[in-house]
Amino acid sequence: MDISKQLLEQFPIFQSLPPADIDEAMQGSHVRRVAKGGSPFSTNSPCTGFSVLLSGTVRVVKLGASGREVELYRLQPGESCLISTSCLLGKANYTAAAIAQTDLLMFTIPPSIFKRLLARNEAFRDFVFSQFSQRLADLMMLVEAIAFQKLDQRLAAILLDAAPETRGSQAQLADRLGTVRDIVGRLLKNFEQRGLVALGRERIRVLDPEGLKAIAERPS
Amino acid sequence: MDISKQLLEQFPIFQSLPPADIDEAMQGSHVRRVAKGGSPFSTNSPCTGFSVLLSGTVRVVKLGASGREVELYRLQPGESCLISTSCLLGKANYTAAAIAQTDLLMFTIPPSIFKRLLARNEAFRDFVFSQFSQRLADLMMLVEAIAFQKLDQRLAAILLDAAPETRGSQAQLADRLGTVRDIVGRLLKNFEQRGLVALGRERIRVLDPEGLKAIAERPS
DNA sequence: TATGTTGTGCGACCAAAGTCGCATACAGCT
DNA sequence: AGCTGTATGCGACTTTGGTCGCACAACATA
Repeated sequence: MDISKQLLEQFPIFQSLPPADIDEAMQGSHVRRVAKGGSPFSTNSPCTGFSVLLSGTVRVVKLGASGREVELYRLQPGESCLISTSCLLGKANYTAAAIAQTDLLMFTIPPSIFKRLLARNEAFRDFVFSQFSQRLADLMMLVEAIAFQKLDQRLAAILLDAAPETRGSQAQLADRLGTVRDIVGRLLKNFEQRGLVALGRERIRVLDPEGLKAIAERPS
Repeated sequence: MDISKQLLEQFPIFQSLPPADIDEAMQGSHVRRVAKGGSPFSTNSPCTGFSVLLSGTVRVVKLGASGREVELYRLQPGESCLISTSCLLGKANYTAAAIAQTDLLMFTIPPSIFKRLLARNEAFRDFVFSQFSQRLADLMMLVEAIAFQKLDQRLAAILLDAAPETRGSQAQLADRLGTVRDIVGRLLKNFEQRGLVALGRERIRVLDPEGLKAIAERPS
């Protein structure tokens, strides 16, 4: 099959593995497709193995009461979802949900092979650790943002991140921020009146990046 | 020296290492004392190695503008601070601060030996991974708490956790929660009026655990 | 066209949290 | 006792975020 080639080409991690290890990683592993909106790691059937995202974007969110949610972090191609992995190793079982924001292509290595790779290959170990580090850093920054920043600052940061244009409903933005649509709408209206953005249906264009940046980085 | 004995007795992780690996861990490693209030991992001199806490408690906090702070998680004896470790492996550099809440005794393994142990010993790998998992879980729960719970709920949970008595100033509690003393004082006064706690100087006694639990777990 | 569904706009109102200023209480020290 | 630094109490005020209710616009489908 062509998958090993695709892996090799796209992801530096696998490039540094010796051929024998690559062959091993292929054995028993499989590629899965997940449709947009589906959940790549269902909470009730955990521990399917070590998964690497080949294409698409995964949102990892925490669900709260009354249908609210916060986005913990996002997974991009080449990254791994450690929520499922760490219940292979640590016995922690998380209650976070993963949601496919687009159609996904995932590559999954079964636990036994994962453990063997971990034992034998330093590059692979480094990759896994760096993924852990990245998630820790993401979450720390998120805590900081939620604890110390106002919603308008966080919203401005998101808009800048997706500049020059953000697509999606205001309700989706609210979910990322852990708030409700009303608030996002209110804040966006404020931004629009100040000439910072232009609003359309499922579409926000950034008109004044500097102005938004001033908001996002404002002290206090 | 007596340290290896102490390690063996107190910490299951080291019990499962073969003697050869224990000897190796001892080489080049050292024990450090850190006074209460000191910082076991200074932000400007990172990467001293892999550290395990032998005794004491470490608060890992995120500092925000205007002197505010939030507590990200706590380290207890037998746990490891991955903030310093993960910059050995991943290249992430965090901006979180570690503060010794009591006098500390720490055991530090230099990077080279840490990497070798990681390569050779599965039990050690599992330990390191479980630490990562634990921190991830801690942070996820924290995000959930900050995003969805009211301050009175989080405060009640902290008091219950330290039941039957919490020692320390209200300002310290405020730092744990990421708020200011005024708010904590107000909430505690409310609890006192409802007969849930008894307040004293640097001292809060829980009178009605069930009542507090009802607050901590209240929906919405 | 008719009919839902989904996204958005807005206004009024409420509650939680943060801010400010100052008064008071306690502990340690000289 | 008197001084000093820290911990606490308390009241008034502002801001932010959340809630509710409803109207309207865009899009899809029948």
